[in-house]
Amino acid sequence: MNELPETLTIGGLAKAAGVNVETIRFYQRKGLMREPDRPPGGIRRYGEAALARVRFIKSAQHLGFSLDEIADLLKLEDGSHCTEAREQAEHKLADVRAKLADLQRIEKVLKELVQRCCAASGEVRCPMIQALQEA
Amino acid sequence: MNELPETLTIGGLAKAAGVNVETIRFYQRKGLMREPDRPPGGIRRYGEAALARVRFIKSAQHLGFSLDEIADLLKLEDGSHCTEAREQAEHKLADVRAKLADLQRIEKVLKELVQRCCAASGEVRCPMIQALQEA
DNA sequence: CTTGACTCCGTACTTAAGTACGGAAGTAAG
DNA sequence: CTTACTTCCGTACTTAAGTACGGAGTCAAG
Repeated sequence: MNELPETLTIGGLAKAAGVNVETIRFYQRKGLMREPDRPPGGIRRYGEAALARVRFIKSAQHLGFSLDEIADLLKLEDGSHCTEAREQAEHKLADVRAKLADLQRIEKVLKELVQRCCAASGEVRCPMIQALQEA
Repeated sequence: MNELPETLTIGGLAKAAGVNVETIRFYQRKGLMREPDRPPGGIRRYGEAALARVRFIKSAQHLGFSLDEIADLLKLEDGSHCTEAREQAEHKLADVRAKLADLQRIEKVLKELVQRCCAASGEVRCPMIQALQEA
């Protein structure tokens, strides 16, 4: 089944994923990625799976998950305890919904501030700064 | 005009603002707040203005501004650079909207995963990671 | 007028998420 | 084979936003 080329060096992997080589090594140290075995006296090779993992880490991070949280997500990977996995996923879903609510509130405040700012040109004090002081 | 009691000690200010004393001192070192002159051989007193400033910093932080960005905002305090302040807010608003879109996407994915996980008990692999990688 | 809490001040430690450095060893091109 | 990259590995540095510590000085109560 697993038709894995394992063709990339760490540098190639880093370039493909758009990160620094040191970042890959950092993730390995953190346990977020395995280091493939190295052919004795040779250099490690990485395949699609490793690339997918870096990309996964980066996109989850972009969504505001910390590396520790991402490590939790990745622990679900084996699928051996589906109930546990589902519970973790539900927990993350709650996190995401809380973050969504926060962001929606922030969006509303910022939108109103920008509008008020636009309307108030000419006044002595910037309403944005004033509003933030009351917020 | 400025009827300022200047009654709080740094500890009182910190308590009123809900932050640590060290945080106030840290903001002072960062140039985000002035240190009031101290009556020779005495201790400093803080008034409403200082409290308002700490609150401003904290709420701007909650809106996703970094302390450096907040320092920039505070430089605009006189209101003569309202346009600049508005532009900063607009930029943040764009940031927030991008994050919102991302989070909505992942909320959908996670919700579906939880449902699928419920339905898939017995399967070897948890569909979680793979689906997130495609997200 | 002493005790305990608080202030002042500098320095140093913390966490997260990397980045940079330096030497040794592997590898690819000419 | 030599030269020029890379990899590998450990250690150390960086930034943001604080927190903690320790020794003075100060202030209010008993």
